[in-house]
Amino acid sequence: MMIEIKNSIIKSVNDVLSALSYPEKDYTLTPPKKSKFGDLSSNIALLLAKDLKRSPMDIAKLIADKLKSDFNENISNISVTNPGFINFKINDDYFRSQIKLILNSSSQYGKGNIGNSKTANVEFVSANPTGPLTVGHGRNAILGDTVSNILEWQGYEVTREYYFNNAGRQMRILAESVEARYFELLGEDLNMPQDGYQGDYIIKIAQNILDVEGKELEHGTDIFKVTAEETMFNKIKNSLKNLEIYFDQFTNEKTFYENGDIDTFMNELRDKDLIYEKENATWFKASSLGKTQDKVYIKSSGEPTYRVPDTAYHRDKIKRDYDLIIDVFGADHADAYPDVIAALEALGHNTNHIKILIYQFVTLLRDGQKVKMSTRKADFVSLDDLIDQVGIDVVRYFFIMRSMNSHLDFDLDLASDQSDKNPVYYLQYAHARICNIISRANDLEFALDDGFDPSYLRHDEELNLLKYMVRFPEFVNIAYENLEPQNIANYLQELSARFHKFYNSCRVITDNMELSKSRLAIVKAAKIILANGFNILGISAPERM
RNA sequence: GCCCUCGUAGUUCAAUGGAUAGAACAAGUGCCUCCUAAGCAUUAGAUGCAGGUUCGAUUCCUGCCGAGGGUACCA
Repeated sequence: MMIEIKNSIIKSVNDVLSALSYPEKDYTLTPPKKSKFGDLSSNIALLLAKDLKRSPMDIAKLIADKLKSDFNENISNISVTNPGFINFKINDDYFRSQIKLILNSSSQYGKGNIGNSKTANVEFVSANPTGPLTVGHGRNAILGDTVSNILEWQGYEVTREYYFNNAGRQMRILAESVEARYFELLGEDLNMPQDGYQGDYIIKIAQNILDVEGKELEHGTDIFKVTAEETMFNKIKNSLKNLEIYFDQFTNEKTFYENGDIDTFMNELRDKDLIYEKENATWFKASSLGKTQDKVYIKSSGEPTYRVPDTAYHRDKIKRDYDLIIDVFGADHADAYPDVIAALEALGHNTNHIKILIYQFVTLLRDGQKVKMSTRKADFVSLDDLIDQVGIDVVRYFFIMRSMNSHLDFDLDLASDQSDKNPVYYLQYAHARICNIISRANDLEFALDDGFDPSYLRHDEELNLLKYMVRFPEFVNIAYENLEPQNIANYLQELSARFHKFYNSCRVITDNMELSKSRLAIVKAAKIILANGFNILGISAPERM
């Protein structure tokens, strides 16, 4: 692995530094952007220049000379370039030797072991079942699922969890909206609650209740709420299924009222003098924990705010003893979680293993105008419609190729137009091309079984492809450390570009049997990496397009 | 007002504090007797403004301008 060479160079550099009595620095050793600077490059001399009061170039040359006297067998050249970088060129044979490793590791290539025998909980989507999932929820769903995949690639056992509020105001209004439609269907005047849900799907639920239960239902019966929740949840689960997202656990806030966790939690905060009454409401004294303002915990209406069950829920997750707890929230929740964390810490819980991922909103454009999405006003674009229009791979890739921090624009009018040009096809096409080559080779009875000689791979484009292939584990790890899926999307984009270039200048199936076998090996290895990357991103690896 | 995120090419987005800021779409020009042209090659085009830290800033800090989100009883 690349990491071994890196470590051996770092050790050599450190030996030289101590031999010269140079101070320790937190220097880098990374692949430079331009291949002419070699395969690994260090800034150590630049960092030492000030302390040593010498020019970085002089220092770099001195260190490079010392390093050359103790040559690592995998290093073919060490050079110094302005303004003072030390560049290492790795033997091509080293890269060539990696093909066999990739072929042998196959679907395991790129996996890490950081999460071995560890557990993680990823909470995402968590939309209340008051309406269909929207395009906005799509970003959350795909981000959460992909982050889960990334953790699984590091060995974590991941629980994908969906948390929803079914005891609060929103669900009450949903039930009232359905009830209003039910009695409207029976000929009464429409009596929508204030802030009622306007969507047509409410009427369908009411009609369904009418068909099943008849017209004798009384005002205020539970059936409206129960049926509405169940209907919406089935719809949501179906939308998620369309994206191939499956949850291990659904948790609702009612649980924590019923099992007494919320009472316990409130009492403990009260004991710590963090709860007080004011203006008919019950307050959490967040200000005494360093927050800017206190928060309402129980409204004057008697209903708790979402913070209360949310905090009890997070406490429950902590008690379930995960090594890592991740929440995926939209930017509108950015202000809420610090209070939850503060309350948990006040109760003596360690929260260092809780990571909150905040993603920015998707701005939808229709006819060049921004569309303000509102489930309540039924002004939204459903995730299902989008998937129908462009397909799962395009939707997943679209949301993953951008950083969660970017406020991205999504032009609905261009969505299907752009779907033909979506970059995901560029990646998948590389995979399909390889599959085609392999099937051609099989027809011609090329066999890899009797081995191949990697030294035939001498073309610039072969090495260019190969050198990037071996960096796959590195990028999988970067994506894990940042919890940023787009690192992998970017990698696959560049890998595909290098493959397509290779494809254009190197024929795999030729008259030269030995060369062909070697090239067949490298494209099979490339196919493995593409497929593994697609696997993490949750997109398909088509054999033909 | 205050807090969070963002501002990069005509457009949508990339870029662990590094070397000549990358793609895609849109625009221009080439390449299919040859494993799929959903491709390759090639031209043009960008870091909001003003300071600061640093050998080096798209990246870190301050101010301003602009966008999105939040802001004590929606979640």
